[in-house]
Amino acid sequence: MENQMEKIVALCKRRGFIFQSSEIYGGLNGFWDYGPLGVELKRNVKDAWWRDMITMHDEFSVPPGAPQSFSMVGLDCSIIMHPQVWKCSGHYDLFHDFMVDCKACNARFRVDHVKSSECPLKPSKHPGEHDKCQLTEPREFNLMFKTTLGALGGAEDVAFMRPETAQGMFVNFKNVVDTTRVKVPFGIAQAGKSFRNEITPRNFTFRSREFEQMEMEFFCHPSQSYEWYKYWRDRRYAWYLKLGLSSEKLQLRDHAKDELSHYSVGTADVEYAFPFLEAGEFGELEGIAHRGDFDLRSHMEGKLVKNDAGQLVVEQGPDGKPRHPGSGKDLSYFDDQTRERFIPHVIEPAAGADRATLAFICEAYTEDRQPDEKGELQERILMKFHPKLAPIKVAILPLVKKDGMPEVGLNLYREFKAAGIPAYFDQQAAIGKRYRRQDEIGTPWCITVDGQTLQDQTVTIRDRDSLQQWRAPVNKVVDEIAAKLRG
RNA sequence: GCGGGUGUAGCUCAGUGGUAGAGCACUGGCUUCCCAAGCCAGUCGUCGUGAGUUCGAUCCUCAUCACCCGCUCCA
Repeated sequence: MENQMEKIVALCKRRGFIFQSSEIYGGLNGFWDYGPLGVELKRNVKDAWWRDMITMHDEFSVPPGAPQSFSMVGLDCSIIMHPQVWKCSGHYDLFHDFMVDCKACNARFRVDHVKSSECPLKPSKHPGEHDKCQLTEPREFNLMFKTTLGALGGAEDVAFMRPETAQGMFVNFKNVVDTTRVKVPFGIAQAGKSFRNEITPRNFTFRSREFEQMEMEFFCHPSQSYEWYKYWRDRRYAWYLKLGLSSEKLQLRDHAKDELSHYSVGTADVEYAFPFLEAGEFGELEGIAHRGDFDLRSHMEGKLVKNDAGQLVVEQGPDGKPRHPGSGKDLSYFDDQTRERFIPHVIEPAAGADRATLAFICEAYTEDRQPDEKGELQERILMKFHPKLAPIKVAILPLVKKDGMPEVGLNLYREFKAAGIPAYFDQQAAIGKRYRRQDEIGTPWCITVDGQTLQDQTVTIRDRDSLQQWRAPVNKVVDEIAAKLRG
């Protein structure tokens, strides 16, 4: 299966889907660039998500499986936010670990966990207590990217590149409620770049240090939150299936209780069996988390921790004051129908745009055997993208470069462009070779102008996966393809 | 971060201590009425990067970067 992944990576490079960042300088670990086809594919993934979340959402009807109708609005917040955001969210403390390595047993321990860890050489002792232990000096691990505000900025002006987009939606909760007339329940959706200093970037774009997220925060009444959690969990899983991931490779996995984050009441992952994983293993595409009122309360009161009784309370510093004070703003919600004031609970479906894109690439990659012009079976590589995701929807190919066929084809190409449908015109090389080129970049349909076109104004449409062809009037094909893309 | 492997044309790879080659691809032309076709012509390389040894390094040595595999990590 490693071989399979190598072929996929090679195709991504060869056809301009994904390049290594800064390749001419030797590359940069954990960073990737999307080429001309890759940018279209990833945009289509993000568009499909945005349309599903925002554009197509009907706030006056009750979607199947939903407890009631609801509103959805979008947001695009800055990547760099007030440093206090990350202190209250818990990222600052969680992402700033001091670690020691033991050179004797190649193990790494958090400094504050050494006394509770077992030495791999002798489990009855702690790391550093065994004769053979060779612990390094504590080293700081900054999992958040640091940057500096202002040209002369010093230590006082440290800021962070966001490690998730979610906080922008919590911080803007009050702005949205005050300015848009939305009522709970409603969701705020945002897609954008996030940054994490992953210790081990690996597996192509799966674990990158700069990546794009598609996140939504759904605010609801505490009494309804579990229903909404189940609704979004099922709906998000179905979204991937609808866009072509196979049910054998996609799973919805509920987290075990001990796996839940400290604030989470329930979490499920949408996971995909990537080719770089062992058989039976799955990689996370999206996490759907029930976050309770943790986030809004954190930004009101300050960073929260769980006390011995299991309740979330503001973490105290040595001086007895909040360790990381919140904004002090009231982020509660007043329901003017029930006259009830409450802090909404949050359901968060958080997806990786690059991971989803990679899953669609892996799923699409197909090798089959098709007869050549002599009838002998030849290997064919094709990308079976869902038409909604395919970077190029249709290729227009004059069968031969004469008798007016290129002119008819070029006119058709321009009609597709005018209709906003990504199209490609190719009159070079033999027809079979051009079909294969399109197969390899996942173009769902090829339209061929042939001798008959000049007689009766019909062209052939060829299906990528089945290789079947049928004729359609040249003045109807744009509509026909447009209809297929809608359907 | 540790251990192992890899790095030569766009791709797949060959090769040698004396400054590089094949197939495919690509470009142009001719031919070609449906699935990687034929003929002709043509383009393409800081041999990952840097340093050392040497009269001379793509080849030997060291360092470094990137990718792959295993371990570790994964809020």
